[in-house]
Amino acid sequence: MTIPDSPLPDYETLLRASGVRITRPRRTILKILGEHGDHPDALEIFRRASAIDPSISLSTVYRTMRLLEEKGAIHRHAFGGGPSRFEQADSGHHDHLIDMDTGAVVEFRSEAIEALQDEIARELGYEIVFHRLELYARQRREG
Amino acid sequence: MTIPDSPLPDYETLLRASGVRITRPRRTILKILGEHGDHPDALEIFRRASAIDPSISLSTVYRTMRLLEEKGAIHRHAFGGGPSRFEQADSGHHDHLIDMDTGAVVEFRSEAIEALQDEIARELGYEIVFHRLELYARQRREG
DNA sequence: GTCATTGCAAATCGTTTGCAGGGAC
DNA sequence: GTCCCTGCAAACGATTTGCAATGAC
Repeated sequence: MTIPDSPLPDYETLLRASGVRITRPRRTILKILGEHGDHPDALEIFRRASAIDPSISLSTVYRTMRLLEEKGAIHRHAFGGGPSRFEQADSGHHDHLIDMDTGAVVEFRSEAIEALQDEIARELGYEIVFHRLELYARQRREG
Repeated sequence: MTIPDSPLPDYETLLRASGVRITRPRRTILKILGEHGDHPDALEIFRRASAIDPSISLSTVYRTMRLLEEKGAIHRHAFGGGPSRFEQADSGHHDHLIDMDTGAVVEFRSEAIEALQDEIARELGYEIVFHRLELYARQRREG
């Protein structure tokens, strides 16, 4: 009995199935998105991609991020009004706590908050399509 | 016994007290921010200001918004990654539901959600400085 | 009178796009 | 072979900035 190497969705196959050509730059970017647990912006992805394939261009990174977003493979964030930062969509829905001192991003999920949001929207006569919850916070000083 | 004309904070006096000169453009912008219950962006504020004082410049609008934000007189939002939209800070904290079809913004506040957020942050070892909760929603079709 | 503030134009930042060549299928 | 994708450079929208003139105090 063999244990599958990776439980992650195979985006390459998924994308190909939806008519997207898997090119070298796209494969490189997908690899980068799969490897890191952080939330890089386009420039950072470009830097990491350049290390693997120096011929890649920043426009292709932007184009690919847009494509992947449309295909639902990634999510786009704009923490603190800064440049867009991306993360693979496969990890299920969660919200973000942003460490204001380090810029680190902590993911969390609260069923209670999710439920309350739905309730609030319903009371206002709306149905939530998606939401964005960001906690900007500082590490607690024990003392 | 007289009822005060306006319960709103007098930003002009407040700003003056913190060393800010009250110029014509600034007075105009403050007036606009006080009048409307919506969330205009810089260009819209510029348009409204131009109607009052045609000599005002867009740069001054941007500079003033930055100043007012630093002084805590306004809050800045970036709904859906679009241009910054502003609102006077005096109305107390609330969150936003954005109507995805009309762009309308509905304000709401949930003590329960606020409390849960604090709890989550505390469990993660953080203390919230501020947060951002945006519900992107569509009006419920009854049927 | 002093110095912050302004309008203007040019610069900047993140991002998108037109184009001609190149590569996936 | 077809047509999508690419890199490049130029265009873009939102916002910021350098500068000399102006206006608040």
